[in-house]
Amino acid sequence: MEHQAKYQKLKTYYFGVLPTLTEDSWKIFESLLTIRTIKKGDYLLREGNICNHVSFINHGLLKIYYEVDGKEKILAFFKELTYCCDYASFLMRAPAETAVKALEDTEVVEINYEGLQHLYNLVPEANMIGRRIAENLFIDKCRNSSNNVTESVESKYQKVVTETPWLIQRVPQYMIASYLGITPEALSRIKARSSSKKTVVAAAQY
Amino acid sequence: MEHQAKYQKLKTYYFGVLPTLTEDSWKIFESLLTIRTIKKGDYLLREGNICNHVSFINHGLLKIYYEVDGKEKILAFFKELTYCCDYASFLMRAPAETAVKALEDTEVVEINYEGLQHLYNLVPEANMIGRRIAENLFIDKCRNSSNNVTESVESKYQKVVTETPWLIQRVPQYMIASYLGITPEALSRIKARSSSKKTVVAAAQY
DNA sequence: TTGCTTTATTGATTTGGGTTAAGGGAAAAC
DNA sequence: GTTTTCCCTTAACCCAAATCAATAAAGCAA
Repeated sequence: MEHQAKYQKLKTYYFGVLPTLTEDSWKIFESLLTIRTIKKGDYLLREGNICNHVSFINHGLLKIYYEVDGKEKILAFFKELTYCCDYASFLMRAPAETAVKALEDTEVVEINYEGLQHLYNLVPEANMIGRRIAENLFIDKCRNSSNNVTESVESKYQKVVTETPWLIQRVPQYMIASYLGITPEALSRIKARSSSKKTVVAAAQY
Repeated sequence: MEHQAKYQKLKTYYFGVLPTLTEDSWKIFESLLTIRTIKKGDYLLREGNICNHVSFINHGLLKIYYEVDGKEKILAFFKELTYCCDYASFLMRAPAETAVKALEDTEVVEINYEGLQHLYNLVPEANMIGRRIAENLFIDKCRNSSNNVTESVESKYQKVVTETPWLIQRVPQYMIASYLGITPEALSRIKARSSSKKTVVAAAQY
């Protein structure tokens, strides 16, 4: 079956995270999954719609962002082998304040809300999956807002460069700026500042 | 038994949130609970310690905050009948970057990490409790950071005044300022600005 | 009551990032 | 291969909030 291959990455992922899952519960899980492809520039989710799926990314790259006075405020990027969702909208069954757009041609494996509730009912251990998803999202969110509170913009940028170099490779700088909560001009200045600092330090070696 | 009364508020809370819980699973849950009191000014959790409990507040008021260059950055306040935890530290078993301190004499009902894992194993449905905790925390965190990204400081302050008036009653203004991410001086000026605006509007009535 | 400490306000100055505007380079489209 | 379009950079000016400093209230303790 072609589907088997399509779902393989997700299967590997979940058995990696939750080795106690049984093959049977996976079969049930699998039966609730669907594939979706999003072309670069298209939406996975539009602002105002209720987010109805949790999406595991087979390949591609997405951004989740607010639109405030016509300007994007990027909250996060999601790349292959991670899941992507406006989970707040999904859980509350409330219109999303965010939009999710593909930055590259993307393929996702999805489960919808009803499917997930069905899974929770059918396979009580699956609450563990939901728990883990929520816990991981929460931890990420904490890391993120901890960063925002405790670090300067400059050190946040340095962190992006060293911890997620793939981001620098794959998205234009003005999106990195938006992600850091500043304008492209400001990021440009910060880079100029820190590279001139480095030059001074290098010069001081002589 | 005295304990019964001590745990009554938590029991009411959880059966309110999760009406499908059985009385039996509550008994197991209850057996894992302990009571703790924290005097005003004392710590529930110190920075650098691993957060080892989820605490349900019977009565009192707590703040969770980062300490950055000797200054407090308050992340959240927790009052009676809510739970309080550095859940990121708790889940990851990692030293907390935050501290939690009592702003009033406080009494909490706690379950520790081992107890919760024990509960998950013994009562698989309890994963649902953990899921709900994580989901709710996540939703709160989303609301919060959505606010931070999309709203001005002034409207954030107005939101605090109208949505959580008890906060204004119970904590000094400089902590509200810290919570809003500004200095006490800045908040004072914002208040002055907006009250003079109101005066102008009122005067315009004549 | 008189101090002492804690909290709030107001003023002067500085600063980091926003805004606006202009120019340049690189990639994509034709 | 030329023209657009997109992206990045730099500069000048502006503004909101930080910082520094002084003062005023408001609680609280002796």
